[in-house]
Amino acid sequence: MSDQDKLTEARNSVIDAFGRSFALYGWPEVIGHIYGVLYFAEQPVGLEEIAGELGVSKATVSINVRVLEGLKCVRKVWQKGSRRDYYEAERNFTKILVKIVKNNIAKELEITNAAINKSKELLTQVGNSPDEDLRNNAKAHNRLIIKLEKEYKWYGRVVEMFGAGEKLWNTVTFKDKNNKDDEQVGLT
Amino acid sequence: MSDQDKLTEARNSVIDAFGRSFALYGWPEVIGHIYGVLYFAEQPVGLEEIAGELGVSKATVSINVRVLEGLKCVRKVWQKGSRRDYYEAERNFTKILVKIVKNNIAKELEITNAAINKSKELLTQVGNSPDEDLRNNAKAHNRLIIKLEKEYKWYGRVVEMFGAGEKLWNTVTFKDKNNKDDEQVGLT
DNA sequence: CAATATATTTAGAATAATCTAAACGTTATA
DNA sequence: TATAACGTTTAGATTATTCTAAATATATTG
Repeated sequence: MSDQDKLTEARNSVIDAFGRSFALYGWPEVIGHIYGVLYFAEQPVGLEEIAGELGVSKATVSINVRVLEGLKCVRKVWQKGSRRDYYEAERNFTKILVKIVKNNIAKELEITNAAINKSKELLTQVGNSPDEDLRNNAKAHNRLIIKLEKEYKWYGRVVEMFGAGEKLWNTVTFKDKNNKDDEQVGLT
Repeated sequence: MSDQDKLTEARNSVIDAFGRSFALYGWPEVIGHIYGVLYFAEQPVGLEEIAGELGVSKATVSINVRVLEGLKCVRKVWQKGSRRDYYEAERNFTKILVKIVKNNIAKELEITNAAINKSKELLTQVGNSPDEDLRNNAKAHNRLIIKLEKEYKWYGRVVEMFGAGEKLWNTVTFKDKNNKDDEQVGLT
């Protein structure tokens, strides 16, 4: 293997790792690959160039880079004198994680609260049923729904705290006697 | 719509919501549906019964209930006098979230650290190249890899802290003046 | 040991996601 | 206003995932 190939391989192995990391969260690997190209770029990169580096179509990059933008993993940056869209990576993983967790849980709460409200409405109606068994079933089910609602309320708050912690973490330095390289890298 | 249908609908709308919530994280909806059946069950439920309730094959339940077990969303419980496998839901979402985040990040670290180590090894080799440009490229890339390594170290620790927070959260009660239903539901 | 009751694996069909190439729309500039 | 340089959308091919039904494996009971 030539030295040039080794350099390429060093780069690609990490880009590949990003791909598999994103896949852990249900995203297509190419999203991680795009993020990888941007992670290693010293300057903001255009769509065409990303596509070229990865050997995928511009359409794929166009679509997926917007997903990355939505996840706050990359930012679009404007460059004077060019009409291209350029992108750069957000390299603070903690920031990304917090945003994604908060975002997902917000969606989760939205989905579930809608279902909970619908359920409560329906169960209230069944509460007036002439059939006693149905009324009792509705009552039992309603208890579970109320419990679920409370659980989600709690859950939402834990996530809020997780998000609030972000600010705290950016003031912290971890001490590790085994590693003198230790330092604060999470600062934005 | 009959009262019986309303009851069924109340139940199914939440089961459906669980399906869509799991889909947010890249899982098939049926996983959320299975979780939903177990969430609403007063007693542990067997595979056959879950399959029947949802109208899916037993194979699907068998495979996906093990995924849920891996995610610590459900537990297998033994029932005296039966040879069936019974399952019950973990209903503490915070617990589930912390486990999943920690688990995913552990995998992520494993994937990325392997790639980082491989890269460092390769770049060290390129560091001895007779070609000066290649040596310089390797050096520049190595700096980025070192930075990445530090970022992941930090990231891993933030997640550790998130996990440690679980214990703390179980001692907390949130105050909310707008809601007198408020109480500690996160306790296990 | 045979019969039964179970869970799991497998092969293949159905479905859904992803990618590409080409068409399209938009904006800037000559 | 025409052209060029983009990004985006669309239609369809490809690929991967998910599901089912049947076969298989495993353990339990009589």
